[in-house]
Parts: sequence; structure tokens; C-alpha cells
Amino acid sequence: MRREIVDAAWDIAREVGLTQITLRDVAARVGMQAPSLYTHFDSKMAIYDAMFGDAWTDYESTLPPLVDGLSADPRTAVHQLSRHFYDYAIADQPRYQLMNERLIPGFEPSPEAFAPSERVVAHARATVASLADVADDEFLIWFAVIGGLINQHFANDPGGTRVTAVVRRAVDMWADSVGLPLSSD
Amino acid sequence: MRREIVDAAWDIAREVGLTQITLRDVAARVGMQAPSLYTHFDSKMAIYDAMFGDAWTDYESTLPPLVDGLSADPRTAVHQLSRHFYDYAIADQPRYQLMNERLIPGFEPSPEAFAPSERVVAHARATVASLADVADDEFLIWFAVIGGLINQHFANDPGGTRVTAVVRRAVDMWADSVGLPLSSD
DNA sequence: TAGGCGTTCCTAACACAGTTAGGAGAATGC
DNA sequence: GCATTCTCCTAACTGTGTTAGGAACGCCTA
Repeated sequence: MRREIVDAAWDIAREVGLTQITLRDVAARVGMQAPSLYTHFDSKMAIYDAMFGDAWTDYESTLPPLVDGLSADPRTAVHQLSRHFYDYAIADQPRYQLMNERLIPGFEPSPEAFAPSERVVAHARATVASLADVADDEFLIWFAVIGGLINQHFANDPGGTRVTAVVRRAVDMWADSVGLPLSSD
Repeated sequence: MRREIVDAAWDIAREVGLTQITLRDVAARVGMQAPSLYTHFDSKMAIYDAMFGDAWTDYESTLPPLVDGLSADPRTAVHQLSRHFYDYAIADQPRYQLMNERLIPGFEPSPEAFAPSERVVAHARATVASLADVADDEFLIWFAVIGGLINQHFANDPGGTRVTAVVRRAVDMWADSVGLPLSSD
């Protein structure tokens, strides 16, 4: 039942936006009245929280195949990692907004929901570290660049390819700056 | 009177956050009842709109002195421009959220309020172009990098200097990638 | 098998938000 | 001097998250 409710909330988020979710709408979609949702969730924020955990858990599940297919060439591998996250982000705007932006006033993920998010970041950090000798500051810049591109995409050309077209260029820029050797592929 | 209302709204935004502004609170602060605000603004969004125009107009007013003090050395000038925007952004989170993020559900700036914002971007574009032969894609990446750093600042270390400390490094990275000669200063 | 008990759902209603309706009183202009 | 307009008010409506309290159903145990 919790699963059904959260799925209904995702559907609504994709149709009308994350902030436009209404408990009455969610309830209607699962054939209930709004107050009945409180049998399954403590509050609306708890539903957002479940969605947040959902999304990060789902992203986490995409990592093993990604890592399996990672190139032996460090720069190519960084491109794969970057592009993987970027593609996942722009594929679903409400999902990205919930995962990485503070769009919902007052929403703060619970420790349990936050756990997969932290694991993913730690994993990314470790993976990048395995490819090159990257300091924390450089890792932070990498994050900022990818995040900045995603924001530009949603702000200026959602649905288009204008920003996507420069991702490679931007990641190369970063790879150059941390001294990653040019692709041998 | 419009001025007073908008100022009260800014005060509240800085105290409790942009999304926590309440018409009843704004009204109370200027000695009115909530419905009376409708004499001066068509809706709550119209107040946000005035604030948006306000913020961009204010930023625009900081540009002439900045341009006056711009270094003759292109790379140093890019650092100045970048740092100027970055500093302005992190100095006031609600202001930045209103100017550059879609934090308010359903808020879309009116053409009039949007005008100064567009002028600023065009001005930045022209200024950067005067410093180096920068393609549109490269300009977009520059924007993404600065915006990404600002987001990282607010997300990970608001009030701290962890992100600020890497701004120079990140901008140098970009300057390298567009072939800006090293500082002669 | 009957009686309690927890689970799940309901209706009614509250608090608080933006907003609208409609009127009172002062200021302004012919 | 009177009409008009501007500014503010109170009352109230709508939509939202949420709480209170009760009805029905299934399940376990005496």
C-alpha cells in the first residue's frame, strides 16, 4: 500500500510537478480519502521522504552495471561517470529536483532516506579517486560542474540538447585541470 | 507604499525564508490587514515579481563600478567578474534563490521584471567576449561552473568558506580551457 | 464459537493560506 | 458642494495539510 501511494505521488509529480502534489489527489488515485493516507504515512513530508529514498536507491542500483562497463582509460571512465549521472538527472526533472534541489519548502530527508544518497556520493568519490589522484577540492569542482550543467539544462533548454552537447567539453576541461592523461582509446 | 511592502517582504524572507512569506505577515509589518495588500499588488506573485526585479536591478547597479575597476589583464578580469557574481550570490541566499532558482512554485517573472536580468546576462556575455574569443558554448560552461559552485556553497557549506576557497581554481580551469593567457599581473 | 483487538478506512472538522466581495472613510477634482 | 477615486477595513470563500473519532473487517484466543 505504501508502494502504491508513493507510485501515485510520482505519477502526479511527473504530470503537474513535484510541488503540486496534493494529498487529496494522491488519495483519489489509490481510491481513498486524504486522511486515510495517514494510516500509512505520518505526513506529506513522509511521502516525499519515501520518494527521496526511492530515487536514490534506484540510482544506486544503476551503479554496478556502470562500474562493470567502466573503461580502463581514466579519462574515458570519468566521461562515463559524468555522463551517467547527467543523463539520469535530466531524464526526470521532478526526480532530480527531489534528489538534489531544495524545491520542497521545509523538506529535510530523514537519515534512513539519506543513507543511499550518502553511499552514492562516497562511491563516486572512491571511484574517481581510483582513476586519478584527485583532491577533495577537485572532486567538489567536478560535482559543481556537473550540477551546474544540469541546472543550465533545466533552466535554459529542458528537453533540448544544447547543454548536453557541451558536457563532454566541460568534463574534458575538468580532466585537463586535474592532470588526467588524454584518452588512449 | 509598494516600496514599503516589498521591503517588508524582503525582511521576512531573510528571517524565515523566501517560501515562508505570508501576506498576513507582510501586512502586519506595514500596519495593514492582508487583503489591503491587494490595493497595491495583484497577487502574492506580483510581490515576488517586484522583488525579482528589485534584485536584478540592484545587481545591475553594481556593474558600472565593477567594469570601471576591471583589470587590463583578461584572466584577472575574468576572475573579477566571476568573483563579483559569486560574492553577490552567496551574500544573500533568499535573494539568490529568487533571482536564479525556481524555488517559488508557479512563479514566473513578468517581462518587465525580467528585463534587467536579461540586460545583465547580455552585458556579461559582451564583457567576456571583449576579454577573449569565447564561443557561446564556452560562455554557457562558464555560467554553469559559477552557478554550480554557488549551489555547492549553499548545499554543503553555507556561511563557510570551503567552496569560496576553490572559486579561483575553478575559474582558472575554465580560463585554461578557453585559451586565456596566464595572468601577466 | 464468541469476544476482544488491531488495522484500515471513513466523515467531520480545524487551522491556515491566498484571495474575493463589498462597504466605510478620507482625499481629490470638476 | 458633490461625485469620484483611492485606500483600507471586515467577512467570508476555497483549497490544503492535518486531527478527532468512529465504523467495518479480519484475526487471534479463551
